[in-house]
Amino acid sequence: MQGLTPTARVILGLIGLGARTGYEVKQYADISTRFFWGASYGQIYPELRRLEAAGLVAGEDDARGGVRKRAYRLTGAGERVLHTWLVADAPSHFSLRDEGLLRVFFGDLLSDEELVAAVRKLRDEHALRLERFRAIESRVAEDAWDSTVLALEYGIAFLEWNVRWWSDAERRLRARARRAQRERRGAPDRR
Amino acid sequence: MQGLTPTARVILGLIGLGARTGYEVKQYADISTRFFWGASYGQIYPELRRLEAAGLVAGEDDARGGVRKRAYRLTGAGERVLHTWLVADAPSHFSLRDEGLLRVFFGDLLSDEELVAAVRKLRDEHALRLERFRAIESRVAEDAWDSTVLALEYGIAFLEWNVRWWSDAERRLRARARRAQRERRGAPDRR
DNA sequence: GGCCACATGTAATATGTTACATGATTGT
DNA sequence: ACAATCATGTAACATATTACATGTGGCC
Repeated sequence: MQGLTPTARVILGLIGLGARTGYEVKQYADISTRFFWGASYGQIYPELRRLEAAGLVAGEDDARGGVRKRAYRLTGAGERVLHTWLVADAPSHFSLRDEGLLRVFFGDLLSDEELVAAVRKLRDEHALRLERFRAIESRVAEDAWDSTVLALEYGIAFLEWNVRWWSDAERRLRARARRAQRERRGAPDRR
Repeated sequence: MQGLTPTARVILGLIGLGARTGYEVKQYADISTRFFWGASYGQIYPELRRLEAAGLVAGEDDARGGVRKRAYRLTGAGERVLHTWLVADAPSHFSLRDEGLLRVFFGDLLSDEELVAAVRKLRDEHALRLERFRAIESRVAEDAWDSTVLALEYGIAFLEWNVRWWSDAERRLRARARRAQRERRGAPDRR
């Protein structure tokens, strides 16, 4: 086996931060890394088995009563691999997929009004994501401060910035549309 | 066949904007949508065939000399499907994958210095992406203005914002580390 | 002649989501 | 009794990347 995938590293990291079961990994991820690196059960459970086979985590059956449960912890090797990745200077994977932005990109195929509507929708969707984020933030203790909170702050700041930028873009587009309309009606543009 | 995938729509849209061959679709995508919706040859060529089978694009063999070439254009149905998507109000797919941010999120597993280094790396990587973007921007005519330019402006503004935010985060982290050091050395924190 | 850009395509692989199956425990 | 939550897992499917194979045409 060569390098781990980023998703494997998320799982490793979350166990490092205290998640014990696959279920907990998923829960932690959903309220924390989800925004910038999500993971589904279909990845988590098989990946935990792979990490165990590779000796990076140690799993232990931890049945209480009739509940089947498997608790994992990092091994020494797992900690080393995790730390090596955290300080590595290899280029980081970065990708964005934004369907709303795609719509705006193709805005030349739309009327002025339709384009403005697409921009407003983009802003509204970011505003909705922001609300959900703030709900998570409100559950964080006020004086708590660690890196996970820094990442949360980034998410919130990012969404706020987006709401502002697209609000501004909408304003600019409206002004443009008005100007174009005046030019069509009245005196042609002279420069 | 039910709905198209966003990637199919990118291809449809790029043909709508004037790309004719699979090769051109890839080229256009690489200098425009790549930042928020990339596509590889492995998707483009098979997808073009599917779109043609669905009657959304019409392909025509356009061999000049010995060069095998297939030129596509939107059909009426293709234009309608594209327009319907552009104005649809279904929720838009949005996802971000940022490995650098992931590293920072796990920063509690690092020393102060290592965390600061991770943050600086994140900023530097955004700065590098920004440079590449500005190179694309410089090739755009000054007075050109359309939606694709708006999307480019968004990309640049986004990266600039990131560089600023992470510069500021680094500053805050350094201040925190100094404060913590003072407290360890001198009078203990009292509250 | 050699290199690069143009051009099309596929196979293997990797990655990721969704939906489903299964069952215990806890709270109302 | 019922719903929600805890808990594990897989199969089918969807999506995407990488690497390779193949060949032309233009330029130096």
